[in-house]
Amino acid sequence: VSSLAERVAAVVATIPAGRVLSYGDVAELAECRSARAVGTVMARNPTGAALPWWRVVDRDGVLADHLQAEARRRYRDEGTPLHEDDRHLVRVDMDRARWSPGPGAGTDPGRAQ
DNA sequence: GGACTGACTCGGT
DNA sequence: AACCGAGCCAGTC
Repeated sequence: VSSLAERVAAVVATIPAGRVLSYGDVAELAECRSARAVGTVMARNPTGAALPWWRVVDRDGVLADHLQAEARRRYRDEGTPLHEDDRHLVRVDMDRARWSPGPGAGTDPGRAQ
């Protein structure tokens, strides 16, 4: 049915507030073997849809520099678990915030895994 | 059609 | 720990 961009958009749209997925996770869910291709889609966002881009981070829970200021605001609003020891870098606590779809998903960020 | 690019990841130095 | 090289693949030129 669709281009990679649409599949990616569909996946990203399902990520609950306060949770995140890595590019690789999204790639897997969107049936694409390249996390990079996902990054390209997020960067250009060809669908024009208003996606919660800040809920897609790299495997370390970090976003590109030019997005950090905005992302930090969003994370604070959503209560996304962050590593607070980092002062100059916005880094999501992947152990707590990483989301996986399916049964049992959608638990509160406060809960481990 | 071919070459280059990038909001990635992983394994090796 | 920082750096590097190789896969990755959809777009763009």
